[in-house]
Amino acid sequence: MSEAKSVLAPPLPPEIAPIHNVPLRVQVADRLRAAILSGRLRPGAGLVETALADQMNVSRAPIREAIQILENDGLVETIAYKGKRVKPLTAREVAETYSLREVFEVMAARRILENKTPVDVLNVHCDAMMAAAEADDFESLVAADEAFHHALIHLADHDLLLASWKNLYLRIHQIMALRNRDERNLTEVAGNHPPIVEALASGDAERAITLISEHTRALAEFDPASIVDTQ
Amino acid sequence: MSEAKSVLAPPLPPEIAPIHNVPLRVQVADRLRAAILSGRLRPGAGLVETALADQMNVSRAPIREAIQILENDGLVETIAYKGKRVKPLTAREVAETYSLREVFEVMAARRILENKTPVDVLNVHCDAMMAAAEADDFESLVAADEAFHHALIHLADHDLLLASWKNLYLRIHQIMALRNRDERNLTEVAGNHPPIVEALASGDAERAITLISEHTRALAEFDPASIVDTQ
DNA sequence: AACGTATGTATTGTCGACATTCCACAGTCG
DNA sequence: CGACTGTGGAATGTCGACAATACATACGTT
Repeated sequence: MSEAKSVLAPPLPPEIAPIHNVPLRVQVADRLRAAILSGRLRPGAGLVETALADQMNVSRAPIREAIQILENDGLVETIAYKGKRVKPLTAREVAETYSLREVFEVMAARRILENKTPVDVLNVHCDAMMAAAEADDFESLVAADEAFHHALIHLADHDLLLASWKNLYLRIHQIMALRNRDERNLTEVAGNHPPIVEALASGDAERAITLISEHTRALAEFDPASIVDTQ
Repeated sequence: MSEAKSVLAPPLPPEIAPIHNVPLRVQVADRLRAAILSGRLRPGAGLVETALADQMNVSRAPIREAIQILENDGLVETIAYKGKRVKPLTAREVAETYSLREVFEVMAARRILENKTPVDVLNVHCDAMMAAAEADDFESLVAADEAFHHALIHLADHDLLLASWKNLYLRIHQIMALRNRDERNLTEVAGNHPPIVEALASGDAERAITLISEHTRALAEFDPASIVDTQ
């Protein structure tokens, strides 16, 4: 660790990326979050600090803080002196989540149109979705779909909106993992997106907003049966 | 503690109201939040756990959790191993906060109109604002204004929207406390609200939305000078 | 003087132990 | 039988101490 460190020294070291010290609470939170979003920890499941601390081989402090992080994400709720559990999902909450998502995405579209922001980058994700749909790859489709909508919000150039959307999308992730993969036509889902990009690119505000609203509302249809267990 | 406690026993004991045990972290968080929202703790001010623990005569644990609560409120930021401080406010963040508020309130108005929800209760807050304006009572006006908008969102019957709005309004509180009370005409501010109620009551969607947008945008005008100190 | 290295200080990160609270289940008295 | 009371377990709430980290500062070496 010595030579090339002068001012003009970006010869790109191979894989010596900056190393970050990740606090335990973050590692714990990431693991638990992944478990919740994947549906392996279902709504209503209890989270006991001491048990988790033993299982993960850390003390209770980072577990507590991790759970508090998840609480802020809206994924966990605490009942004082009683316990903590994965927040149960009601049909109402699911509906509210999707309706708020619709408002966020419409807001993003409005800003993109007002600023005449180029939307070419969205095509990349459209292509990825089409490819995933043709390959009948559900996971990839979901990933590409999230990437598309993330990019859409990002183009709106509104940090607070982006943060709010990310937080909201956590729950959407969870909902999608929980409901039986109703296997709607993947190609149809993927096909919904290119028109949105077209409308945005052509500056057709009304059409873009209509398409986004319809798209979001279509996704909101769900079967209440999959979200009942309150342990 | 014995006799009248049977089933039909609500003869209203004098002042033996239910007593709640408030965790220290909540007490600490409430105090710190109040200090931040009132502007006594300005953006950029450092929050040192040990110091606060000594001053408030509790251990560091509740202080840590309280600060994490404020972090979730978006009022505090943490830099690992360096320190925690009241989140600095940029002009951009202020603008984004108000623009998101506008979207929230417009969404609420839309839902109120769709559901044909009666909006009479809003008049109470309008009256309170007018009274405060005539008495030149700035504090009361601000309180009544918040009550009005809170009631407006509440009428939308959307828990998630309400929660998001409350979180957003925290920062608005802070912003209002920080900027020099530019002393716009109190009567004018108060007078902005009754037309909104009228438009909602008469079902005039376009007018209601326009009024709300204009109202929010008028409030968003601010002087960037008051939010610069980064410690 | 410039560079690299050690050290000191302030702060957060983590830990294990103890206190407090709630709930359920028995036990007891009428 | 019915209701109040006490006790025990399980969970979170709080505490004080120690570890790890980052930054600044001073120190030595070249």
